[in-house]
Order: sequence, then structure tokens, then C-alpha cells
Amino acid sequence: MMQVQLKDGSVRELPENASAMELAKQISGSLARQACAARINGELKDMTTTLTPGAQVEILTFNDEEGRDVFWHSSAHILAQAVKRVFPDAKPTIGPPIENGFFYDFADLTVTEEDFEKLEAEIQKIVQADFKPVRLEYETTDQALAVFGDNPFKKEIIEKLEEGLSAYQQGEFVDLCRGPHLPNTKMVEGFKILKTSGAYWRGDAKNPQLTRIYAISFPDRKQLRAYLHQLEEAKKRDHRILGRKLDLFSFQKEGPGMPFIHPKGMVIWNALLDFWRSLHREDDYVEIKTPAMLSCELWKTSGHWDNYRENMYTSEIEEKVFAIKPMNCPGGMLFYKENQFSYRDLPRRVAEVGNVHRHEMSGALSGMFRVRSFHQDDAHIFMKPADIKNEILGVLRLADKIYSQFDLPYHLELSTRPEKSIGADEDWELTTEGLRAALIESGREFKVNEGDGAFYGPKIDFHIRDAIGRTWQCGTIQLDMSLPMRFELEYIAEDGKPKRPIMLHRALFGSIERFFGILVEHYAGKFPLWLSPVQIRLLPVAERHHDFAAQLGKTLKAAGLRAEVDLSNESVNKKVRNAQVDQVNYILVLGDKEMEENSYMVRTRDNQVHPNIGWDQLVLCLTEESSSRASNSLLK
RNA sequence: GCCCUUAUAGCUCAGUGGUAGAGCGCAUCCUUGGUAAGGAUGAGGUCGCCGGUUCAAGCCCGGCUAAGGGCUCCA
Repeated sequence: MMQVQLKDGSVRELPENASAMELAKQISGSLARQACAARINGELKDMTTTLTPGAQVEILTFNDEEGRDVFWHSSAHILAQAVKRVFPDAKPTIGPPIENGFFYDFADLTVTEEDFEKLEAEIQKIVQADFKPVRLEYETTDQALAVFGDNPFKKEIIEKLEEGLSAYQQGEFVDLCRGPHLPNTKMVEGFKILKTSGAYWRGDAKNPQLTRIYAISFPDRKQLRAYLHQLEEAKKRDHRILGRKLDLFSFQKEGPGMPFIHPKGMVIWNALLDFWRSLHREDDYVEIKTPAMLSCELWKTSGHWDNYRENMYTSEIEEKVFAIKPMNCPGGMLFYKENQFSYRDLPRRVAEVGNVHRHEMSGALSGMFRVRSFHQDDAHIFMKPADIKNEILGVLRLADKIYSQFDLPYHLELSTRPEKSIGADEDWELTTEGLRAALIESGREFKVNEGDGAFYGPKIDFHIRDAIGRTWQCGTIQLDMSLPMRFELEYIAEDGKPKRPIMLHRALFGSIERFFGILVEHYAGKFPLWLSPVQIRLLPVAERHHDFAAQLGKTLKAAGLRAEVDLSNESVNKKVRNAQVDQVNYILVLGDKEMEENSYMVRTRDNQVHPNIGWDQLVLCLTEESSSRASNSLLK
């Protein structure tokens, strides 16, 4: 007999040479059925692994991140086995687990969605065959090459690894693999191929393109169904679909990646910017507007011409070359140089909501999330070295006000000096520590990405998490040591001598277009009142109530509310439905009763009914809800 | 940019080589209706664009344009 220790510190007695699976069985039958792999003395191993006396053992299931990775990686092998059966010429390359599921990349394979059914049928056969993956180990590179040498991708991997080579076999299928793997294939009850795409070998466009198949699997068919359901739900929030349904924006083939914002979208846009401007006024920002197009000489000075030219739209007129701005900063530099500043004038906070154009690769475009024409809520802060910490703190506070307005949780990341960078060591030290000190003083947690800063300075990024759990990099604070130098910015210091200011770029929404798209999905089109394109719709019951409704509509508009009166020749039921489908916040049906009683029944788009509300009370309540930018209805 | 997929009425989508369809929306009329779809009639399409195959192309082939998924996760 021998003893092993479990994660919780308890000790188990087992026969000599017992495997991890036998341990799991001793603990409980259900654990043994769910066990994906074991962590033995800190290393991930197969359940078949023989335990040694005194070993520390943890049994991992699908509920553990690492267990899940093993589950999905084994699923990838099953997928590859099925692909080999259906397409014998396909050459498997790699097949790792990812955040949601896994993929496998193949060379010499073309699949379409019509093949999915065939592949899934084959996968079911493999699952039902209940293969027990067996680990094979190779002593030498040559041994491994004898098995996999005809696959150039596996060959590359083998030659790179040289030792510790292993493979797993299930039935006729052998795949080079580090492991570990599931004890059997029958555990994979729910399996679904999701999509296929091209992917470059090792992620590099210079390498051959492979065919990638994405899939997901679960130990339980119910979990698969729930996951697929969740995907469907997320699809319903898709800002591209809601944007069309709610008539917020559109794209035209004449302007790929260049959104048209419709009147209802502009209501949201303007509400966002009103909010943004009010906060910036409080924080003593001034706002400017610089030209969309400027001479290429400017872009040569800023460095964009050398580094960014292929992404810039250019135009030649009267033999002079101009470029549409991909960033606002160079224009902001010219503005700074308009005046001579004293140290007393700093920090100077200059904001600009600038429309920038960047020629993104055609395949990268995606709704409002990745566009070629967008607006940055930019600001450039010019300051003395001593101002850094306070200015960063100010921006952190401002960002917090903005994100918390939308109930968007976020986290911060600090990126430090990359290998390729400009500027003196002491400048990097000064600026990076300024950022760090401000982050620490703000009391917020942050992650550090060493070497991930821009070549011209360190930065802080804001990553927000939306209602479906996805994270987005929105805000950014970037210290820039390059532009003040290139543009020879100065201020006059206390000693009367010119000094170079420190400059930072910052954006909080990031791209307004993208933030807009995120909000559409975050709220699933159900905007809070202050953002909502149509806040209230009045539905007269019959024609004799039209004048009454129009009159009330006028009162609401005069109170600053966005009201519509539905005079269409439709039934009341239909009008209510239309208003709810249009995500109108409040719906009022107006008939004889309302004309007589001056008391109203207010219905929301979610079918909440608030009875017996007086007109003045209603107007007061809605104006308060809207102007205070409340997240939830104030009606009781 | 590259790989795969898609493009038919304003929108969502059927239509596998023989003169173009549905639902919603829109228009007109009937209905004047009380809280999620009242009824009838009608208009609306060079089937994304260019070329090819064919007696005949929305459908097959090629090119272009646009859209969607992906190209970060290293056996």
C-alpha cells in the first residue's frame, strides 16, 4: 500500500502502482466518470498515470480550467480523426483548446459547411467507439519522424522539439501530442462544429494558409444546447442587426467601413457627446476642431508619413499632396504652437472630437467595431513633469465617471517601454513611474504589460466588459515623448528659459462609433431614457383623439422630451406592439377616458404597467429621469 | 491583404437550367378599434456588377465589388 495526498490535504491509501483513475474511483464513482486529467506533483498527467508514494494529486474535471482544456484538446483529436476518415489527404497540424472550444488546422483540406454533418456523424462514431487514448513516447527525433515525417508541419514541430516527443493513439488515428488526454472518447457527449476559416501556419501571413475548423464540446448534451442557445441570444444583440432594425445607422457599398449615422442614431450620438462635453467642461478642458486634411509635410514632421503611409488616404491637388488625418495629434500640435505658453498656463487640456480615417484591411472590417472612418474623443494634455501624476489621476477619475454611467465594469493595464523605442532612459523612467504612481494612488488594481508600450511612450489602457462578458479596449492614456520633440513644443519655465512640455494623448470612448456599437449590444437596443431615440409614444385610440394626442405631444416636446404621436390607421394592439418593437421607453394610449380624467396608464416596452399617473407628475418624472441620465425608470 | 461563405422586392428569406415567390414593411380602401400583429386590394425586382457556357442562366463557370466568419491562443 502507498499514500497520496489530495488537494485539500487529506491522505488516501492506495495499492502500490495504482493509477490516478483508481484514486478517482476510490473517491467517488462520479468523479471517476468526470475526470479529465490529473495534476500530479504539479504536472498535468493522464488519468492512466501510475502514482508514486507520497504524490500530491488533484483530479481535474471539465469544471476546472485545465480539465476543460484537456477535454477540448482531446475533442480536437476526435475532430482530426473524423477529418482524416472523411478527407484522407488532409494533413493535421495543430489543434489547441481556446477560450470557447477548440480548433484544428489542416493543410490540404477544403471543407464547406455542407461537410459538417458528415464530419459530425463520423465524430459520433468515434465517441461511441469509446477509444481509450494511449500515450506513445519516442526516444529520438528519427523515431517520431518515421511516423510523422510525411507531414511537413509535424516534421517542423518534431525538429524544433527534438526531445520529449510523444503521441497519442486512438483507434487508427495517431497524433503527435504532448498530452494529457481524456481517459476515453465517450466522455465527449455534446459535440458541435461551429465554423471554418483560413488561418496561417503559426499565425504568420508569410506562411502557407491552412484550413481551420472551429468546434466546441461538452460532457453533457444539455450544456451544448445551453451554449448554442447563448450564442443565439448574443446574435440577437448584434449591433449590426439592431442598428438596422432600430434605424440607427447603415453602411453603403460606396463607403466600405464608413458608417452613415441615421437620425435616431444621431440622437444617441449627440446624447453621448453632450454627456462627454459636460464632464470635460467640469474638468477644465477646452475643445478644438482641426482640419480633416492636411499637407503631407505635416505628416512627415509627425512621422506618420514614414510609418503609417499605407493606411492613409491621400489626395493631390495643384501638385501638392494632402492626407486625410488618421490621428488628431499633429493638428493639435500646430494649435499648441499658435501661442507661447508660460509654466503658469500648464497643464493645458485640449480636447477634440475628430473624425479620422484609416485604411484598414478589407477583411478586418466589422460593423461599427472596426471601421475606416471614425471619431476619436481625443484630448491632448500639455504639462510640466511635475503635473504627470495629477493629470493621470484626473483622467482616471474622468474615465470612471464615463464608464460607470453605463454600468460598464473595466480594468486597467499599464504598458511599459518596448525594445524598439525612442527617448532617453530618464524620460521613460519619469513617465512610466508617473503613470504607475497615479495608478497606485487611484487605488485601482492594474495589470502590467512589460514592453507593450508604444515606441514613443508608456500607456494605460482601459478594458471594459460588456453585458455579454466580452472585453473591449476603449480608453487609453499614452504619454508621448516623440511629438513634442518633432514639433519643438515649448513653454517658458520659471527661470525664463524655454522647456519642452510633456504631452499625453487620451481617449475615453476610444472610437465613438465602436463605443456606440458596444452600447447597442450592452443594452440590447433597450436604451436608458437619456439615450433613447424615442422616449415616449402617444397612441390615440380613434381619430377623434388625434388632436388631443397631438396636443399632449407638443407639451412633451416643449418639456424637452423626445415624443412621437402615432397617427397611423392601425389597431391599438398593433400600435402598442410597434412601439415595443421599436424599443420606445414609454407608451401612452389616449382615448375617451384620458380626455376626461387627465390620468394616464403608462406602459413600458417591457410590458410594465403604471396606472393612474397624473399628467404633470408624468412630465416631471420623465424629464427628471432623462436629464439626470438615470439608468432605470423613475416611474413607480 | 489571404482563406471559407454569402449577395433575389425597403427588411428577412424561399426558389437545382424553361418567362420571378412568401412574410413583414409600403400604398389605397373597409374597419374607429382600449394595451404585443383587424380585414381586403395593390404597387414594388436588369435576381450585386462584368464576362463566359447553353437553344435557354437567378440557378453552371470566371472575374470584380460588397457583406459575414476567421487569420492572437503554438503538438
